[in-house]
Amino acid sequence: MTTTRNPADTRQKILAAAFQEIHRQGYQGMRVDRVLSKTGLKKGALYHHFCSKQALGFAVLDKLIAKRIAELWIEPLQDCTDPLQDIHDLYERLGNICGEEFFTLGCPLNNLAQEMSPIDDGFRERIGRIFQSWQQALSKALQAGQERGLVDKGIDAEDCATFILSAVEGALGMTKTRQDMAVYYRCGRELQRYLNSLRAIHPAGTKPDSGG
Amino acid sequence: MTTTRNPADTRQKILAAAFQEIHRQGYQGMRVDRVLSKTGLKKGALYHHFCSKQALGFAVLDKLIAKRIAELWIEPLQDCTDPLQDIHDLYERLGNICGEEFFTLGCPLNNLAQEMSPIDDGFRERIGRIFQSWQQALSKALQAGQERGLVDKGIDAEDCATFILSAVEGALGMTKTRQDMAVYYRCGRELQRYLNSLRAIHPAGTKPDSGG
DNA sequence: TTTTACAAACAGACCGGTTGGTCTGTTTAA
DNA sequence: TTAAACAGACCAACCGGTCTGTTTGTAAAA
Repeated sequence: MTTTRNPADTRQKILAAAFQEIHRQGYQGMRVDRVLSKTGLKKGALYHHFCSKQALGFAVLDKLIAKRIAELWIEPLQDCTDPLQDIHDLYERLGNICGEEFFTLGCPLNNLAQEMSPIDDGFRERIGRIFQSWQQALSKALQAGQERGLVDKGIDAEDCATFILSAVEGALGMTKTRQDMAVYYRCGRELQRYLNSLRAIHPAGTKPDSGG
Repeated sequence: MTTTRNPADTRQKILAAAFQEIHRQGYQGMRVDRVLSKTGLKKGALYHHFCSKQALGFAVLDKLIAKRIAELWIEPLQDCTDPLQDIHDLYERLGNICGEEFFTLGCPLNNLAQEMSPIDDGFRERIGRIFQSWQQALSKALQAGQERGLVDKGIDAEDCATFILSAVEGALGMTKTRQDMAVYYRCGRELQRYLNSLRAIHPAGTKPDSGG
C-alpha cells in the first residue's frame, strides 16, 4: 500500500516541495503551511524531520541545489577537452535541459545568494562554498586548457572564472527579469565572443599544431 | 523650529528610510514599523503619504532607484565619444563613487528585479521599463560608436547591450554574494576584455585614421 | 490685524489575519 | 514493547492596515 510509512521518502518529499516554494517565492517568502499542503503532510511530520524553517532551507541548499550545480557544471568540467568550447556547450545545454518556467524563476542558487547572503551568515557560508567549488571547476578547466595550448597563457584563470560565473548568473538573472528566454540565448552568443577572446593566439597563417 | 511641519520633507524621509530597508532586507523583508522607527514618524504619517506598503515600494522604485540609474548610467552615455571606453569608465567610476557597504548590499534595482519580477506584475513592469531605458542607452551608444568607426560594424548592438547589462549586474551580484569588492574589479578587467573584442578591426600595420 | 474655519498632516491605539513553532496524542514498524 | 513517525489542535508574536482624535498651517471672513 502507499499508506506505509517511509521516512526517507517523506523527507525527500518535503525537500522537493520546499525547493519549489523557495524557487518561486524566495526563502523568506516560502511558507511552511504551503510546503505542507503541497505534500499532504502535517506540521508534526515536518518538524519531526527538520527542527526549524531555517534548517529546512539549509537542507534544500545542501542536498538539492548543491547537487544540481555539481551535476550541471562541476562534474562535466572535470575532464573536458576544450574548456572554452565546453563552457559554452554547458551554457547552451542548460537552455535545452531546463524548461522556460525554470528560466522565469531564475537560478535557485543565485536567488538564495541575492536574498540571504547579506542578512544570514549560515546561508552566506553555504552558498559561498558552492560558488567556490563552481568557480574552481571553471578555473581548473581553463588552466588545463592553457597547458594544452588551447587557452591564452597570458590570462588569469581565476579572474576569467570569476567573470564567467558572474556573466552566467547575470544572464540568468536578466532572463528572469525580462521573463524572456531570448535574453538567455543572446547573452550566450556574446559570452561565446568573450570566450573566444581567451583563445591562444597562434602566428598568422599557421595552424595551432603545425607551428614549429 | 525643527518641529514645523514639512510634508514634502516628511515624504522624502520616508522614501529614504524605505529605500535603505528595501536595500538591506528586500521588499518583502522590509517592515513598515522599521521604516517608522528610522524616521521617528508614526503610522498615521506614513499611511497619509502612501496608501499601502506596495505604493511605498513603487515610489521608492520610481523616485529614487530609477533616478539613480539615470544619473549613473543613462545620462552619461547620451553623448559619449568612445562607448567601449566610456562604458568601462562608468563601471570603474561606480566602484569609486559607492562605498563598500553599497556593494555588499547589491544593486537596488536588480535586487528588486530578482525578488519581485516573478511574483508581482506591478514591480515587473516598472523594473522592466527602467532596464529597458538602460539597455537602450547602451545600445544607442554602441551604434553611435559603430557610425564613428570605433565599434565593429559586424556586431549586433542590441545583443551586446543585453550582455553588457547582464554582465554588470552579474558582477554586482557576485560581489554581493562574496561580500568582496575585489570580485567587482576582477570582473571589470574581464568586461574590458570583452569590450575590446567589439572594437573595429583595422588592417594590420595601419592606424585607425591613417588607412586609405 | 485678528478671528474663524477647515483641510492637510500627523499621533497612536487598535485589529484581524498570518506564521513559525509547540505540545500532546496516536499510529506504525521493528 | 518501544521508539520513531506522524496527526492536528493550539499559541504567541508579528505585521500590514484602519480608525479616531489631535495638531498645524493657511486662507477667507470679520
